[in-house]
Amino acid sequence: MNQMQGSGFKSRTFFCAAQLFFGEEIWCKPVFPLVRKANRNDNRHLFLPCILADSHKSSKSEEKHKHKEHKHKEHKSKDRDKNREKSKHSSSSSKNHSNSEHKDSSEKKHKDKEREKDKDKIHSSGSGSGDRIKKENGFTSPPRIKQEPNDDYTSSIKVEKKPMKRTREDDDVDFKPKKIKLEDLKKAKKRKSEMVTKCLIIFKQQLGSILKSWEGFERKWEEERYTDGVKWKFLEHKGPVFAPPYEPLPDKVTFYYDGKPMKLSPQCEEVATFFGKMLDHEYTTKDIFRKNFFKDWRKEMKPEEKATITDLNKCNFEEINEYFKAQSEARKQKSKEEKLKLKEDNEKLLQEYGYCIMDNHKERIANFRIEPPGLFRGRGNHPKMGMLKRRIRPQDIIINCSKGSKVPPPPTGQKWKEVRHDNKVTWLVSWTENIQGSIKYIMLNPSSRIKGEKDWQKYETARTLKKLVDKIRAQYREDWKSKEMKVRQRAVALYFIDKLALRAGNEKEEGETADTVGCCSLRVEHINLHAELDGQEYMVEFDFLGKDSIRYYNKVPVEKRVFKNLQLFMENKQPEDDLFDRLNTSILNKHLQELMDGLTAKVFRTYNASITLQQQLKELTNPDENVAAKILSYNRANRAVAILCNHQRAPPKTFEKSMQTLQTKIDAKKDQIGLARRELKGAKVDYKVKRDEKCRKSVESKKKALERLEDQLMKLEVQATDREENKQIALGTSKLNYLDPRISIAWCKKWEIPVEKIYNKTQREKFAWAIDMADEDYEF
DNA sequence: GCACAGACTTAGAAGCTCGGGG
DNA sequence: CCCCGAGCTTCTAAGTCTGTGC
Repeated sequence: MNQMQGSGFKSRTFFCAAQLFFGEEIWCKPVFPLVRKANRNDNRHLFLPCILADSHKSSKSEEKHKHKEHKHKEHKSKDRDKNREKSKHSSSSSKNHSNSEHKDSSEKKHKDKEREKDKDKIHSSGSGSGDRIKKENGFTSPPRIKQEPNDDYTSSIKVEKKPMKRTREDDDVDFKPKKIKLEDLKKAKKRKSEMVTKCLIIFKQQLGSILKSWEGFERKWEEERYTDGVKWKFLEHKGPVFAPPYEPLPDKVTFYYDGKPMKLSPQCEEVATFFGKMLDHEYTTKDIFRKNFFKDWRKEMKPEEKATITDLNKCNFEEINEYFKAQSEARKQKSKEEKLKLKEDNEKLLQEYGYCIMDNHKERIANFRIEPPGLFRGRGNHPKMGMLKRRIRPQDIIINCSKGSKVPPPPTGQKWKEVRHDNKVTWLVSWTENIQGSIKYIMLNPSSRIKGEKDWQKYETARTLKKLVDKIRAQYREDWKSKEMKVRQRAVALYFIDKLALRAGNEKEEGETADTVGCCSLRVEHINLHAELDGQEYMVEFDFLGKDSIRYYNKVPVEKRVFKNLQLFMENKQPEDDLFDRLNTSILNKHLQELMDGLTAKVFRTYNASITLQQQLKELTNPDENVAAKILSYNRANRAVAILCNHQRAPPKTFEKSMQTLQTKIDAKKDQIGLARRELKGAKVDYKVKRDEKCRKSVESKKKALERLEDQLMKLEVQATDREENKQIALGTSKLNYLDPRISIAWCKKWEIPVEKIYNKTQREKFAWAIDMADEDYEF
């Protein structure tokens, strides 16, 4: 029944439950209450963008449309003209729609004034677009029934009790068949009492597990959720781990300027090493990178250095590069003992700084190390690549912890920038980074209660969307006909977000980041309309750079109305103009918020990813196949989602090589098969001639050998296809962020696949909540 | 209603580890 | 035993979205 054996999870939950019951400290993962099941049936079909061989890099960094305002007016009047003819149709159908909406929505009073204002010039029945849908999932925090037993948690945290273990010697003594002396008797007695204690513990654990299944018991966890944005009541930690100080280069490593050796000041040298280390990277050949680096490097130079070093092209970092390569090689070559020592030191650091106490739980911290200084590596065509990321010092750091806790001491002789006690946020440490001026945080690991709960909540919102999605789709289809440009644009954008799982697309500050877009920020140049393409009507060809400058390329057939709308949106616009000039993410999300509590653009991505996985699993899993084949099906379902979400990766550097090795293996196998065939033929001839038992057996065995070889070949070929299909597709992101883990857990339980085959240790920790609550017939 | 700060999630790459095959 | 590569872990950039103040 339990699929989690070997994962260590089972015992952990038991431990947890027992402790809870017996009022001891809780130092383990949270247990979440069970949730009710969602209804079935979703008829959304798959839409898979085709992934191109290379991601391109946009070279454009032109100035954006300054005359938006002017254009708005132009478009508005045109829009009105165009719509005049359609108005009859539109108003009648929107009335229908309004009726149907009315039935379902229970709160009509929350009408938005703005919306009314927007629509003043038009139709009678505003189509009920903004009707608030009653909240259904109910995961706002319930009122706290019970007071936290110990709100002002003192820092006298009990460490896990030493296990009642004895040393090996004791045991050895006990097992010697000696005469029973008084001492032995004492020992035996002691052992007996320890056995009793052990039994008691086991009993406690089992009792805990029984209690765990009692729903009311589990609800205790819910009580821990706070209201009013409070995230915790107690928080104590050891502060961050700073990057190690700079170690100057040994004298034998020389930097050359214009062919002449030059000794650099430590400050200047450190920055030089950042560049030297990266010499093998493509970055260092890029003009922007070099320019930015050189500018920032010069700021770190002493006046004499600044006077001498005026041209980066005359700098020779070769020896620095060699030095670091040798260092990394030496690290690899270290002896077992040295490596073990290093590992232990690391572990010690982790034990000391890698955990914190948050509300009775010892929680793992995600990133307790401060980012070391270095050169900024933006993604894609980033205007700031190569800039110096400066070293973070204690006086840059803000510490967040609870009032009654032990504040982590800053390094001797130094001070924190600030110590605050803000329990409405989840971070422990923050600082401001110097490249974009944004704030960086130290937060908890995904396995923590605070992250797990949020994650669960995310999927619950997506499930709520599932219940309403038909209605929302009907609504945006209706809005394609709206007389208002704003509404039409919103409806078409939402259609793309829903159908193609595009991101919302916030506006970005120009020149600060790479030129990438999402749905709302698409520009005319990013789409191409084809009345007919590849034998299909009304095709839209997307080609743009999305998050992380990953190229999105897709040819999609759309409905005629969408097509016509796009033509309208593009009229009289320059390629660099916004496609949806009357829309931004704020407008869109405000609208979505009115349709469903908690609904934002990204919920569609979560919903569509999860529902796709569920459908694909149903479709692809063959009950008769073995575990390996089923896992292949799972991976295929996962891949379908990754394709939908456009999760790409650079083909692994070793890809070609490893493919080649595999191909060699395949070829060798084919040769073997050819040989085996010939041998079989020969044996058959022999048998025909001689007709004896020996020959018959020989034929049999040769036949078997051939079959085995053919089987092996097939497996290799499947492996090759699988690898080829995965060449540019990253499965991890969707697995970690978009797929409701309960779907996978349920699938595992249903087909008796060990969860470990689907989720590794870290993933199981992150999804502990789901492993705990999903049964085999869970429906997203 | 807009800009901006802040908080938090999502993302791919780089670095590291460990197990299987030669 | 060693080497290689897949898979795991770590790192931090780049998004989304909310709240606030003008």
